[in-house]
Amino acid sequence: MAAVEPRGRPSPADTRPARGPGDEEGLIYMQCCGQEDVEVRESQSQVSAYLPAATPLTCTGSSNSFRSPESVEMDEIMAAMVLTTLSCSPMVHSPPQKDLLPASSLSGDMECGGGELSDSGSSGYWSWDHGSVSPAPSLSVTEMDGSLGQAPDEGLHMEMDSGGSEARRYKGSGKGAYRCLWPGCGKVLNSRVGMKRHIQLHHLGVGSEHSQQEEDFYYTEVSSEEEPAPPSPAPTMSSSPWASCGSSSGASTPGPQASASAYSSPLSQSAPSSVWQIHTEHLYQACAPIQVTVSSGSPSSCCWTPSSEAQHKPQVLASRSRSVSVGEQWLQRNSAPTRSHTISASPSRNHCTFRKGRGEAKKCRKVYGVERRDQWCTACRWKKACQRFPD
DNA sequence: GGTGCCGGGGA
DNA sequence: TCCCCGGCACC
Repeated sequence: MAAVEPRGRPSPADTRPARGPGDEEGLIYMQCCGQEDVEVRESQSQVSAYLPAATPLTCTGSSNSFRSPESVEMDEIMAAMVLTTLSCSPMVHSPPQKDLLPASSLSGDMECGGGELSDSGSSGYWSWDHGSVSPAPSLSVTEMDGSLGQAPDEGLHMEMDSGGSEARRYKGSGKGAYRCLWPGCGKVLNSRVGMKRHIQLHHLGVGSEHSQQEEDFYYTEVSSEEEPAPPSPAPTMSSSPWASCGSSSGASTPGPQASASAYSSPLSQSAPSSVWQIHTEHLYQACAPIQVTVSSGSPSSCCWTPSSEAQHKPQVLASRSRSVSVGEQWLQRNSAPTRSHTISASPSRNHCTFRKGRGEAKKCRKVYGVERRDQWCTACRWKKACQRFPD
């Protein structure tokens, strides 16, 4: 890994020079894994045939021809990490990615790859989100699999030697089971094209041109007799910004099976709405904004992607406790189901300095009057934005 | 003028 | 960190 030079995103013309010294990766992989798969040994000649012209990733991909599916998966992941390390800015941080990887598969080598599977260095948010999205919802994949014929951009692979080698790599087996190696995905499709498309769409991103080359390395061929695909970790919530909100250990560990219930964010799972209600009243006390999303009906037009640190705030705040006034308890009972949405519209001091228009909602001052100021919510008492009766 | 609340500051 | 308040925008 260390031999890989930091570089920009590999373009089709860029991948080839990455070989040479970078070939150590492939060699290392071959050495570290002593297992040899008898079935694939015959493909050694094929591998060596295209190795000289292959990209580093092709090398890693070729390594899977020598090994058991388990190690193949590991190497594929590591190869993906290497690739993305090449193509990623150091601005994007690895911890979440490290957790995204299967905990049992990688131990020591994980960090050397920087743990980066992000799509591009252009945007840290995108990269972060991308990693979170990685266990993408797979509902559309299967149908996509069936509907896909030939990938329209298949020719792109052919212009490189890796593309041709890839064709050889998968030519031998007609079983057509391909497993997505994207950390936490494990999607199995019986169509290589479908798998490629799955990776493109769900992991690499549709519009990213580099995905045309990289997609090959995020899936592996599995025999139909092999173990079924590992359960797809809950992908649904990951599209939510909250997916990254938990600590690095909790945010990216594979969740339960995708289901409708999985749509709740980690926060909503961990914190009951009443707790939310409580600490919502103290959101103004948090120096960092929690999140600003454009909720329907809200005049707020500011979209701000919170930093991961800021996203920790709610849970931190949730741990705080104070006595709940009667009015607050009433509010909890009456508006708890909907408050979880209004929470995210809490004003952001840093980025959204506009002053909200005066809503029609009654505030504590009007509800209780000045003479009952002690029944105001804390925010109103402190002349902050009312949290009890948000607009 | 009343109200809501941002921003700043004191304890 | 909690709490208060000046000041401003909105109605």
